[in-house]
Amino acid sequence: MKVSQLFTKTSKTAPADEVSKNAQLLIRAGYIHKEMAGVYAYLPLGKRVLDNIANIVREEMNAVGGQEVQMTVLQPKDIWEKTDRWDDAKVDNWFKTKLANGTELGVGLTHEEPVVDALKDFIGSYKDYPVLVYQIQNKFRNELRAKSGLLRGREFVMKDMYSFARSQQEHDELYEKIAAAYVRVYERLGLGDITYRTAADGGIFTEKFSDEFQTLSPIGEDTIYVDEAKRLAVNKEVYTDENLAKLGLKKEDLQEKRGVEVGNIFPLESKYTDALDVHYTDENGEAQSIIMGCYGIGISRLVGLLAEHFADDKGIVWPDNVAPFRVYLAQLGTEAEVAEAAGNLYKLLTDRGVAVLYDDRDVRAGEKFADADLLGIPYRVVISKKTLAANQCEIKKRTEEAAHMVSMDEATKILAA
RNA sequence: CGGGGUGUGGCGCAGUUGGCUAGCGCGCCUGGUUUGGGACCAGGAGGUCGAAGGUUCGAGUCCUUUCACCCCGACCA
Repeated sequence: MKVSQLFTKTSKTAPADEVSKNAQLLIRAGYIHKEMAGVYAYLPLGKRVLDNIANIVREEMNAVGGQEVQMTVLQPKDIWEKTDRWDDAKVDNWFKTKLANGTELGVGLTHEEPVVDALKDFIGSYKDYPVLVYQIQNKFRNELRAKSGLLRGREFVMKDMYSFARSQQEHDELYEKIAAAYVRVYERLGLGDITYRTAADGGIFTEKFSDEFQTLSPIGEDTIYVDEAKRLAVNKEVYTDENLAKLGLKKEDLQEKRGVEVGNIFPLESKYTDALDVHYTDENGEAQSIIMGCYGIGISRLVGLLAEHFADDKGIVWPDNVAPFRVYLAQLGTEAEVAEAAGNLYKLLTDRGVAVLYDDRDVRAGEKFADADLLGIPYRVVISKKTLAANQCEIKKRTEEAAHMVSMDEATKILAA
């Protein structure tokens, strides 16, 4: 991609109506556009980051046997009435709408009911189990107050997975397998060290805990108590002596921290499947309850968290595997030889599958460097008269101060690695 | 939903106790000089002041209503 063709531009100033650092950085750099409170559009660069994160999640969900589907945003009222979740008194952040004939519809905020409805024809036999399906889709929640940029929106991108098991034991095994996949996701995103599996309220439908994945951050909305040695934490909402005993945690080992909920997994038991009257038939021909679990990861929330967490005074510092481009190739000067050398390296790297953002604009060096920094591209490569005099180019990592002069071959080797 | 705050060209802001054709910086367009950390000079386009109503000879400035946005809190399957 050439910068001259990228329709977004960077800005020196952040809009006054955004206070949160993640939104300020992402808007200044042209990754996102705020449409209204809690609702953001993803522009080309932002879309690439969103997709990169989604793909990491997708790979890990596939690796544990998840099958990707795409369910509907529009929801019929009746299935939600069966589980007693249609009533605004029960779930108050529904967006609802109507068909022309007056029929009420819900706008998807989660998909337990629809996924059971969609799968019920296929999971009637014990031979069909276990089943793991997931989707990556926009969710809509009528939050009373959207805030913190991408961290709490009314429309957001979420990966939600649902598991179906024949027994509690089968469910528990799946649940732990998926929890391990979550750990891998956060490790791959560079958040492994500061993300803790956290016991939290299981919801009104179960005695059990749910497990949140909380990333330590001063911008976190949740208060959690962390046992660093065990790499476990407990959410303040369930922080009682009785619960600590259940969890095998000791008060003196816990430290109070702020966390951003980057994932949440719930044991649902047979609450939804029973309510929707969906069962499986066992070896003896008898109907049995289906044990369900659900597993969420806020993809767009991660975009915001990563942008805010990996940043310095110059801008964003994306981890390599989520950055929209791997290389920011800055051509300094418009001389034919410089343009040709830069163009050649751009083509060479692009042909090798390296994502390069080629700054071919006729603007000053400082502006290109500032943009490279603000955008947070992992590698910056400079080609100018100066570097060409030595038949070289300059390469610098976003995370480092110093640049190095290397041959074109050497640069290609590093960047295509 | 309770409390607090803010709406003036694309963005950031200034507009005295109401008073002349509503300013400044950035960005944008044209020309020129520049060219390794967001250059400089000259010229130019662009706003009816969130919206509606009212008071007044006169409203960006005052009043009423309303919408939107931000922050704190509550809420968050």
